[in-house]
Amino acid sequence: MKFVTWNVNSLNARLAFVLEWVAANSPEILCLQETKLKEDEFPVEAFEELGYFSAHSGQGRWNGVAIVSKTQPESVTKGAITEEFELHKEARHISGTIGDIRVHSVYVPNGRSLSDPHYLYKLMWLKNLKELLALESARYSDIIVAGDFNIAPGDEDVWDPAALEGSTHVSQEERKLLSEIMDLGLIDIHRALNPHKKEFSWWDYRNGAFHKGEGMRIDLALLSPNLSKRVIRAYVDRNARKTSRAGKPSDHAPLVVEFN
DNA sequence: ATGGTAGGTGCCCTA
Repeated sequence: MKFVTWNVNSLNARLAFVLEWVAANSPEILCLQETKLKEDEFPVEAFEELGYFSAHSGQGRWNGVAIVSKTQPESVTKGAITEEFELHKEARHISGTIGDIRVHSVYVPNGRSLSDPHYLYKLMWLKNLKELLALESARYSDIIVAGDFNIAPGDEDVWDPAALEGSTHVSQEERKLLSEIMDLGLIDIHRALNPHKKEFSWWDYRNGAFHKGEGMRIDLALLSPNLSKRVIRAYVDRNARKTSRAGKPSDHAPLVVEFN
């Protein structure tokens, strides 16, 4: 089975592009981020025609996360278990159970810059995610937490660490919070299977970054140990970062995880 | 050279 996570940067603008990719690749589970659609605007029928169920948390304009799956996601929750969690305030988190797997689709705040209040919000959001996942880890044994983390876990996950010094996505605090989340027993499966590979998942639209190879690996799939043992391959489909006859690409490419 | 491009909203904000 194939699991995919993809920040599509507006599902409205990207629908034909995404549907073409899904029809060609036929993933069992697809986590989406940045749908930029209101809750009830998700194109349920378009995915139904390809044989998929959908669960969406959206607010319009910005954010918006979804789980698309060949079997119906059960026990869907959006944002938070209790109101103490900040995750409910924006449409950046959705979870659902598919078969025996608890799936979380997350869109971590960007942070903008280290001096921006949005960076503190990012750190707080990650702490809340950690608390939520600690509870989830006690309830479920097979867990996937996937999405746009807006964090490059290590220096090998960016094209030029020197150029990014002092900016968001690579700061010590956010990397520490990510590693604390992984300490709950979640494995960065792409890195685990490809220990020395420079394979990015995002390239800025500007300045020809994609063609110059100036990207980052910020889209991650974190898997619980038993699940990760079943994975045979994890890779980024960088072809999906190129313009196709179905339209223009997102600035992110899909991360694919293949199970036996 | 603190730029550039893309998307949504509506004449700027976010990434």
